[in-house]
Amino acid sequence: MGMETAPHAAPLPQAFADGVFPAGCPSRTLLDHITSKWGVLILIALSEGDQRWSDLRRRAEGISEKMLAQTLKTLERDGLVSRRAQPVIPPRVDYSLTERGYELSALLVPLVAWAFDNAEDIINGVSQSK
Amino acid sequence: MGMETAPHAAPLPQAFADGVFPAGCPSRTLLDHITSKWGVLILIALSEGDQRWSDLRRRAEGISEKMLAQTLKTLERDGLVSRRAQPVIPPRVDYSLTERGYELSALLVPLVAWAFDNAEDIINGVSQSK
DNA sequence: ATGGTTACTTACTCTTGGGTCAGTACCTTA
DNA sequence: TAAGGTACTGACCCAAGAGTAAGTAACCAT
Repeated sequence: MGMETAPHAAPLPQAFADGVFPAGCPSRTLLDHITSKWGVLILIALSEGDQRWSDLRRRAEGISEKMLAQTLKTLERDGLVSRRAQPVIPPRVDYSLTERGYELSALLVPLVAWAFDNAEDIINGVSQSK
Repeated sequence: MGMETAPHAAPLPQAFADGVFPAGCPSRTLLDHITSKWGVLILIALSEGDQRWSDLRRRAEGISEKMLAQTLKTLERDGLVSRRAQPVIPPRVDYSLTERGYELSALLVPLVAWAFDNAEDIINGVSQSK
């Protein structure tokens, strides 16, 4: 079955029309942030609305406090997540997605959904479609 | 501006309707594979059609032979990439996406495109939307 | 005074992703 | 006969991501 060219050709940015992903490209860095082990989960969790620190810990099951702090800082620096601290005791901090963060999460959610739907089959090798 | 609930609510799988991403879940593993540093680039490259080993090396600029081999093996085991070796000298091996691989790449391409479009602004901190 | 709550930070360790480089197989061409 | 081309594998090592655990701040309730 001839598959020399892509059957459902997807619209890649013109920038790498030559098909090469340059090594120094800033998109590499950004991609590393948003596809990081915990970054994905945090972004997905926040796509459902504002969350407190403790909420995020619970949702991204297994994350350590160190990694949560580190991941949130990176995403905040990237302008994808915003932090609102309330001056109360005990402390209360709410995290949410920025406009840009929502834009991104709209693309991330279907990916995670797909992974969830296909994971069992794939990882436990149920069926390999030709 | 009330943002207590998600403004553009996205359709997350029912499975984690409680908003918790379980630690042992196989989707975590699959997600790690497809969002790995080199995994993304290989899948994107293959979304443009069949590629030889040497093509992939060129496209995923900076990848080492070791990592290319390792990444391809993982993706092949996951049933996302298929390998066709031709018994010629010098050797010729063609890699392509499986049905499932194409399904995935259709979700991955917009993500990478978005990263590409926003990387400069974000990484070099041009403008932080509110 | 003591313990509890929440959101962190810091120090230490360890696992693993990843780089480098040399080597292999096999035939062709100069 | 030596060099070249292609697709690898394997050994060795390093750095960065990630886990563990303890500590901090600040106030309130007991």
